[in-house]
Amino acid sequence: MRKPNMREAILAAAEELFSVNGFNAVSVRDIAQAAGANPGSVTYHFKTKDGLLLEIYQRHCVPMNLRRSELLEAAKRVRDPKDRLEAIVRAYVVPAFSSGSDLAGGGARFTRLRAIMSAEGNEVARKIIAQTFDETSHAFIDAIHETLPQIPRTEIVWRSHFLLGALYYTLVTPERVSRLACGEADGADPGEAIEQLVRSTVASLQAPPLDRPVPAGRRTAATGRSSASAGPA
Amino acid sequence: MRKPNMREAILAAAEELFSVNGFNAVSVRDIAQAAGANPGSVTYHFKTKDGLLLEIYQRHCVPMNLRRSELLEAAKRVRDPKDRLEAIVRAYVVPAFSSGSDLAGGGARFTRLRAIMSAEGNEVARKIIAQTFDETSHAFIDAIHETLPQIPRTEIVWRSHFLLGALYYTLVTPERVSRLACGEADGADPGEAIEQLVRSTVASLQAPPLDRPVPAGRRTAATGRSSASAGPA
DNA sequence: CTCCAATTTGTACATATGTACAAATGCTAT
DNA sequence: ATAGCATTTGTACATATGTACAAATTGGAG
Repeated sequence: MRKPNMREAILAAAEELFSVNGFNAVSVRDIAQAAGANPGSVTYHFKTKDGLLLEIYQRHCVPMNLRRSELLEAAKRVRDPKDRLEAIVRAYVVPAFSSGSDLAGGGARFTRLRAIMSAEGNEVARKIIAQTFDETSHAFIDAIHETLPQIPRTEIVWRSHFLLGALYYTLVTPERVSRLACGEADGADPGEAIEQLVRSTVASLQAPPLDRPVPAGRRTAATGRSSASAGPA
Repeated sequence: MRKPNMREAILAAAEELFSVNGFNAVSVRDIAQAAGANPGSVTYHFKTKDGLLLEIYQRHCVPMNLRRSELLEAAKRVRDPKDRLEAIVRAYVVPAFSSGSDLAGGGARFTRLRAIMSAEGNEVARKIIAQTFDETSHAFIDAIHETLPQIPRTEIVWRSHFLLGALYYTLVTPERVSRLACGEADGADPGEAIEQLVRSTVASLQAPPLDRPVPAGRRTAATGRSSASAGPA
């Protein structure tokens, strides 16, 4: 046995490749080669390619959710409601950007993986996400809601959803920010991304709620004359 | 010739399939079958699978950017700066949710396609995006910046980036909102998504800028004691 | 050392995939 | 009607892919 633990090497290689290229674009042979293993070894340890992805998720989910709970509980203990809101958002965002080997935090690599899987509509990922992440999401949403009781829960859900989308997109295309900022910002710098995301999200969460129910035929100065062709279905 | 325009049918089928399953998971044969065509027909009209994707993008880009410019110019004419900001954001968001056949608006289908391509890191898409969409993005960023001169341009870039991420994520996983809201919100309803996104983004854009330059070792009440293991790389 | 279980390797196979190309077909102008 | 062209069809091929499986290898217990 050359590698002390080939199983781990395969998992790491697969996680890296999946998180960069997606599930479909990566072959079992690609993974084996990256891990310095034989294709048959992958079958031996994980039976199928789906099984490999499943194992990657299961490897992360439990410690990650434990860690998130810890961070959330700590954030909830912050006294000043304004600070508490920011602390909660930070507890949600920071672990998602943590560097590679941090298994408990989730880490940027695994977060990027989840982003791509959700875009690809991967079935294996979809199942695990729904049964493992939603409870954590609910806990965060509840905590946020407690600091902003005047905002309907539905709106908190929307804005948290937007936060996750922004987070995913930032991890998936970090070079885009640098490009649009003409080099004045680095989308790949986790520190800056975190601060921008936290600031932006806190402000978004504090926005006054919409007047509900929303009427169907709404008009604004900008879209009023053009809504016939551009209006929602 | 059974179909009046088989080329169009193939384009439509490919666009639909790509926007749901991504580029890699869809085969030329899948597309041909969905279009009621022969696989060879795809090769005949578009030479390669990449060529087909390229054509889908080119089909949309010009009319879409024209439309976006129109909407942006109209929004910029709104006098009250507060209303103008919302109008600009709306001009950016509304066309992205417009129903299927609206070629000029871009449409939800094509936006979803772009979202998946960016997640998959598709090369063909990356090239076109950089050369076609960035100019439009700059125009929107500039327009927003003019209504918020006190915010550094870099921050506007970040927050617009988050807007796009939120928009993409909402289009890619609309069922997630419904699930987390326990049925009290419908993520697939473009009307509600648009209003939530606009409200959220306007608030985010108006947030006061960060104090820059950001110091490396930052501490907050929430993450101070835990940042050792969860801090950014 | 010897045996054994766990692992790794090499190979094979059935299928899927992108693309090429010649033959067949349908449409239009004359 | 017919020639000429664009399109469609059917098929073929080289390669890539997921998975299975038998043989080889390894490392440790007796």
